[in-house]
Amino acid sequence: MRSHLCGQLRGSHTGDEVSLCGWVHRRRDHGGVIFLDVRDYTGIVQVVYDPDTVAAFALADQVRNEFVIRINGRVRAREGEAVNPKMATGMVEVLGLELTILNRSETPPFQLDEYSSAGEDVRLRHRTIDLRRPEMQENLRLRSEATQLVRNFLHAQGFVDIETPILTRATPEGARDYLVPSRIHPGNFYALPQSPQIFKQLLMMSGFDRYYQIARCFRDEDLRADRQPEFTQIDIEMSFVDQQEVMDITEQMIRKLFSELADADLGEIPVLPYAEAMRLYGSDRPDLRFGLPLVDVEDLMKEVEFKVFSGPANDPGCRVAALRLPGGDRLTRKNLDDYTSFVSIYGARGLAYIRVNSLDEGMAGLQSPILKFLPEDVVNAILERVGAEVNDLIFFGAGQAGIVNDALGALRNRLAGDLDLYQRPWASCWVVDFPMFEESDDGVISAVHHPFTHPAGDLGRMEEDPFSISSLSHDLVINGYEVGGGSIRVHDPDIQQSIFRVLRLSDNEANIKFGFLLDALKYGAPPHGGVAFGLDRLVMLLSGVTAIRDVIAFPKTQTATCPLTSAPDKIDPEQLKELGISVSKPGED
RNA sequence: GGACCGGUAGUUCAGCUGGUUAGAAUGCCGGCCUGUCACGCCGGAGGUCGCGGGUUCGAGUCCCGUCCGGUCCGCCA
Repeated sequence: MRSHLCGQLRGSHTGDEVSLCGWVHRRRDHGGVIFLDVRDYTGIVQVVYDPDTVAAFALADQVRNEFVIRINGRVRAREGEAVNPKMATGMVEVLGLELTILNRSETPPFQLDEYSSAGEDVRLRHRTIDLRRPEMQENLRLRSEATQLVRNFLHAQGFVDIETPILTRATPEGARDYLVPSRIHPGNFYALPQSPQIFKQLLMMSGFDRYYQIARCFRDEDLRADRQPEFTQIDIEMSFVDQQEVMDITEQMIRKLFSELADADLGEIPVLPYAEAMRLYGSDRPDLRFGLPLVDVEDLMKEVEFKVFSGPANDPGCRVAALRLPGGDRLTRKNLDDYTSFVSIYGARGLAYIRVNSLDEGMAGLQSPILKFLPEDVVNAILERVGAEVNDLIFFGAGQAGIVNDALGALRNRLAGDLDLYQRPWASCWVVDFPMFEESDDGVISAVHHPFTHPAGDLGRMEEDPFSISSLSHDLVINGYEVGGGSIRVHDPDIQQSIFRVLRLSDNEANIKFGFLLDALKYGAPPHGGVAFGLDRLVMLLSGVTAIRDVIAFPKTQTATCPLTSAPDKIDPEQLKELGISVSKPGED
């Protein structure tokens, strides 16, 4: 029987007979004495084997790293130099009296100590071993704390945890679906849910009033550092509420999460209209840990000779904006070249700038390749508007509004990271008043959030001028990460059908795809709304890591494979035959 | 679909302008060592330079293709 955990032993245990189990973290063989650092999930303790205990000493000699052992021994205090202040258990050690090798281990493929690192592919291939590392243990245990806190909070607030189907039907809009073939209905497919969205709305219509679920969601899209094909969402829906109530109650939950698990006070979370976020930060998920707002200058550029600026300045679909970087004169030519190629990723043609060497010498105090194209009064007006000071660097973006926003918005984040401009460790905001619809380059209209979002504005004009309509939607942003999003939903079947018409979904198509929802709306649907938070991203922020894979036990690689299990893999033809599926390899028709 | 970075010993990496037998650290194996704690000392083993093709007298190094990992753009209602 195990009597104690390795990391728990303290001076107060001195003299106790203990039995510990764990992994050999390290072995130091001094010939006449052998030290074993033994590790379990609570920490590491040093066990000493002396040649006097002949049998145990002989076994300690055979033991290697990651062997699983049981040790029986006596806790004794360490004296003077022998104390190790770097270890939590460093005041004591265990004099090993017996040793049992519970299991041997081959030499691990990588070292588990904090001084070495392994590539992510190696770590994922040997995930079992990787997860033994204290850092990964902490991340996953923190994740467990987070879900527990969320469950307790929501349960106390009267929310009901209800499971919704994993095998469901494909949705026409949104992300690509993961599909599951049906054996009983050959040629037909289930889809894995991109979110429990429609089901939670149906549950509101069923009168559950408050629902939540910690729900797995699936999207067959390309991956990123903060995106996995399957991810977990804290899914919440409430009846008879307005947008403010949804935001208030979930904000409480998120603030509790951060205060209790990251000792972080998010404070009152400010609300930022979408248009404001785009204007000031070029992004609908602005990182507010630092300033660097964008400043519109198109009105100053309308008349200038320089077509790069005057062109966009006179085009309503374009934007000309400045970004003042205080102390930016320390950037080198190479830095500026790097930033120029950085913004080109987002489609920007170039990155103009003015360096402010002095404010007393007029144009002579400035340094810029574009100065010769701009009249002095325009330059002065720009300097005044952005609040220029000596040693500043002022960047400019001009062109299509989307490109300028993407480019300067990304540059803003990049500068803050490169130059460590963060003024506070945490900054969050709600972004609200998103547009209801957007139009892609090929003229297809789609819902910015999803088609069940309640529109706002002059709804009578929605079908003739959909882009004048905003929505009752809300995203929660923390440190530049979109950690949640939701809305008040449509509960009026007429409005819902009107939205489908804007989306060019015929009544017939709408009925085939969402008939069950439209039907339910007919029989007394309460006003309702909700939100869904990305659990993985929240835990990522709480634990301070930058890769979502580090808070998921068995994640996928960027090509959506699992190096541990080698999924996805080919399927036995017999199995496919049963499903009525024939697969021909590409190029083998 | 696209851009960029990387792939060399179990692991993390170096390897210059193409030129002897491809190195370091760590890990591993053996020996020594009774107070270390990333123990130390001595010795040893360990390589399909991701894969395929090409250029060349000669390729880890250059070129083309391809696979894998990562970051990003597109995409992600």
